[in-house]
Amino acid sequence: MAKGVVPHMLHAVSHYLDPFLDKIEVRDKLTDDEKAALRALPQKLVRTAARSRIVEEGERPTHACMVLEGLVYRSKVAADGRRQIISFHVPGDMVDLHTVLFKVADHTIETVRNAAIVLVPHAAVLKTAEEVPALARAFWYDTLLDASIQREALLNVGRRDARTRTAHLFCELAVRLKRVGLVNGGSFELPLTQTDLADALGVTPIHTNRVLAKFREQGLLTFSGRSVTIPDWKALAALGEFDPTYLHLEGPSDLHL
Amino acid sequence: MAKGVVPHMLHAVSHYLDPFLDKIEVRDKLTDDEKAALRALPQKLVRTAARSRIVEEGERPTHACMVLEGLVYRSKVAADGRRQIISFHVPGDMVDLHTVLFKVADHTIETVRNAAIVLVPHAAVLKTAEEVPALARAFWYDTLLDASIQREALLNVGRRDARTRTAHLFCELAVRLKRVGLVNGGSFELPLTQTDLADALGVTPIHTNRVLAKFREQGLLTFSGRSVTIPDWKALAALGEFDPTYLHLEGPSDLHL
DNA sequence: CGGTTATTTGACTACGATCAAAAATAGTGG
DNA sequence: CCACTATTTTTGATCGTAGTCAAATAACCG
Repeated sequence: MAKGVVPHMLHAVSHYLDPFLDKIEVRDKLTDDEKAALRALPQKLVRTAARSRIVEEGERPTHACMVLEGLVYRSKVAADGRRQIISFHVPGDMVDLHTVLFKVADHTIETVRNAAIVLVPHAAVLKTAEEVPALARAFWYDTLLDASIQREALLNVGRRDARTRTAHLFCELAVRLKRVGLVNGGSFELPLTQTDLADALGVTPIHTNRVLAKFREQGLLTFSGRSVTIPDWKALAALGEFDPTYLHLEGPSDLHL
Repeated sequence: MAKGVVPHMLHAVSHYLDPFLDKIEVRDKLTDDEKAALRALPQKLVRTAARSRIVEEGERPTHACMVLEGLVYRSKVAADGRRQIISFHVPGDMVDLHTVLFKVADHTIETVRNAAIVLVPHAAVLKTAEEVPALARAFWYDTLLDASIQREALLNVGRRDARTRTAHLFCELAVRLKRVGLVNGGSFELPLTQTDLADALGVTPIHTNRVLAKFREQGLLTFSGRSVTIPDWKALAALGEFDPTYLHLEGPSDLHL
């Protein structure tokens, strides 16, 4: 550490994992020792360009990672090259905790645009999980939540029509972004292309375009640049059959943005 | 325990969780103490009728559970009543470890026909996870594997056509059933209706029927009663784009049944 | 400003859905 | 064990959501 760095700064840079901590503490208060153990994890901040591959299917990663800034998604690819986006990840999400226990990554993780990712060595995660049960539980919880979100996505793609699916996805993203303070009065930045959305929804980009055009026409969504606005939350949530139970939000969850 | 029960019998009935233990030990050897801790969990065996609901969406279960015998599935239901089966579970699977950390169940768990389910109180699972890190890791691993299987299901439903999806599902079930000794020379019992399959595949039962009829005609699958045979594993796996990486099998995995 | 990427529109196609009903199978009770 | 009932499977005909192919327009970026 360079001489002359003030304690305040030092404090700030060594707590990259605080967004994850905040997420934990919504449901489970941690003791000071437990918090200290999380913060003591060796961690490395990586700033990425847009469309950077953090983890690639088939790889054997050595680090777990958290999203600090930006939007990230997991995806898998079918034999003919068609991509399915499994889930999106917002700041505070431990986007790769899976490879801590799996030797080989079963999916790819990429950033949508430039992002900040915190890397923690697998060995350190495992050691801390062994030594601090509350953190083991926190890691476990985060991956269970991922699984729940994936189940809802499967219901969405398997059993809802394109309009409903699309509305549902926007509702989910809005709620999750709001939780981390990235929604202002019903608006949020969403740097996804229509092809990204299509790949998450299991439809073609052409069809996605038509669905979105209709939404705009009907005042269900408004776009300007990379920013999306939901003018009428209740209408969109109703159309998307959006029930946030699967997000296992605890504490006061004011849904209407 | 009734007087006169011989030690051998006593031994047998108190180890309902051994199928889970076997699953763990394929990848992670446990010490005798760790095994003892798992076996020491308070456990209750429940025998169910066909189509019994073990956990219902919205409920607050008090016990975790493992499949000991039979076939079990998770499902969610869309607003119009259409059901999506998320995943199937075979003996040795900890089918409900989710509600240990989630207060409210986000999906329903049902048996296909009569089954044997082992129940373990949430509190005991949590306590053991805290005290025995190797078991915490084993529980975590099992839910991570669930998540991986769900990701593949999402790719399947979102990005593969009905024939490919169907072939893939049969391949997965064959591999998972084989792991627990329920496949004999390419044949296994599969008491699912075509409606069940359709709900897992995100298609209608009518279409499932047509796909299966074609498979039979082409010699890709053979049915007799509730038993299915895969006469040509390589052909079915190729059609289903089946790559078992996502099952994170370790040790010798002889795929061709 | 020029090249690339993303969005939009149009025409046509097809996979799988829907509606309807018959045939087969499995369960159930007498 | 057989008749009766319910469920499941099968078949046929028609429909529609979303896919495909193609190309123009618009937005973005260096």
